[in-house]
Amino acid sequence: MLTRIPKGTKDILPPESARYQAMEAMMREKAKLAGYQEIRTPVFEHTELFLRSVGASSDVVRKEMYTFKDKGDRSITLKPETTAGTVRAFIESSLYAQALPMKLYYIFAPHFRYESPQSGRLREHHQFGMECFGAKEASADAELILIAMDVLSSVGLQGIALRINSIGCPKCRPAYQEKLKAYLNGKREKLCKDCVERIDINPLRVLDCKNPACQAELTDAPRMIDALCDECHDHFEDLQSYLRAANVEYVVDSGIVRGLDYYTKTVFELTAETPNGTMTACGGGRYDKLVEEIGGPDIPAVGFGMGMERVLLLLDLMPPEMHKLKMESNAPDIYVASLNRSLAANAFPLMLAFRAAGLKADMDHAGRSLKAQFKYADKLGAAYVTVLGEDEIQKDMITLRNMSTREETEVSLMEAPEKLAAMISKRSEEE
RNA sequence: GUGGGUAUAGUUCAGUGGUAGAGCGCCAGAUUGUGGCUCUGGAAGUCGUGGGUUCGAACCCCACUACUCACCCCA
Repeated sequence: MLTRIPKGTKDILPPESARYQAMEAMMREKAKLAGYQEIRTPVFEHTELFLRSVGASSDVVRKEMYTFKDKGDRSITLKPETTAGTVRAFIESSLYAQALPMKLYYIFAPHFRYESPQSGRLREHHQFGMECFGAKEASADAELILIAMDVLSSVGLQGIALRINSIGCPKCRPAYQEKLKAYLNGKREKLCKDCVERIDINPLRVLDCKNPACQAELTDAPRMIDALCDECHDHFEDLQSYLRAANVEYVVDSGIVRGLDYYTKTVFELTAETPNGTMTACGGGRYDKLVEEIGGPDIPAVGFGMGMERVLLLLDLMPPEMHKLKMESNAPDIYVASLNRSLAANAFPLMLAFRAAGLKADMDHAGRSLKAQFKYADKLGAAYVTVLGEDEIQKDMITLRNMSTREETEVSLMEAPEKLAAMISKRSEEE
């Protein structure tokens, strides 16, 4: 157990960590272009927050939360999603008193759900997400959808499908729910036992049951989009006209209802087909009543969450030439080898001088032979190697060996960092 | 919670009852001031755990555990 990672968690090791860095840099850039600013909220919140926002009837709250009592006897929960915490911060810090809409994003936010792990499903995963407060117009919904799609295509994913739906608002949904309940109760015998349970807890969830037998029974079920009030109907029409204006393909899927209870009006998912079936990379929607529900003013909002592990998992299913993430190289510009151990004392300040000139520099820390130092430098992908020996010290000159061309350039010890910096920058210009 | 699969070196895996193996990786040498290629050598394994069958078990049987995949749900 001592050296075993907890179930459903993952270490992000190099070079994988570099992929995250590249993806995060791209996400931040996309967010910035659209005027979103970063928010960072705690890893845990009061349990009550999730009960009120995510909803006591949701699967997430009912069976997946990491909840515990702290030493002060407070019920604490590791966040299973980040919208709730963002809304809490928005209210608590009175961000609504500032210019609205306020656009916020979070990145590499850890999320915890106690479920049995499998491909693309972890107990701790990380999300990139965006939330827009104080924008009631459907253009905000469309903006978020387009950013999410842009992010996915910018890592190199293709074949991402956008599915949208509207699940109405407190004005029109209750009547629809009753109608749906009545319809479902008529089919009680024919539905799976999970669905029968859902009829009373949350009848909407029956609609996205994956059981083919259930789906077959639901073909003529009443649809929310046919029961929307005027306001919700217009909003949904507006969303679609914005999407059309942006030339985005989408399908209206009345089966999308989302597992979190706070959604109103727009809900959407971005999915990809994989050998293991359809996988959701991103999901989101509008939550116009949540801010008020939690104790803030009546402010509409819309947002999405994107699973970062999932995005990379989907990317790995694409051929390597499709990948677009640009990863920074860790390879040293220069490796300072020394002929013997006593010269390490000279190699050390030389290495520091290279670093001071802004170059990635390294040296031997393992007391290895010169040959082994070269081997190691080669493995690291060092662009240049210099060997420090008695001769070099005496003459105050060192030789910079280009590891790919084997070309050697003699420079004075003093000028070496400056000269090498010039050679490296010339080289990167040529690329 | 339900059902499948897997478990042998750091890693990927071979090994169907008789001395625990290979590729890759790692370390060293061949070249006592020079890497990639090649060759040679080396380190590294309670064969997941416990029990059973057998003269003998990595291998057959049982149980357990872990991992993994799928269902459910989701990112």
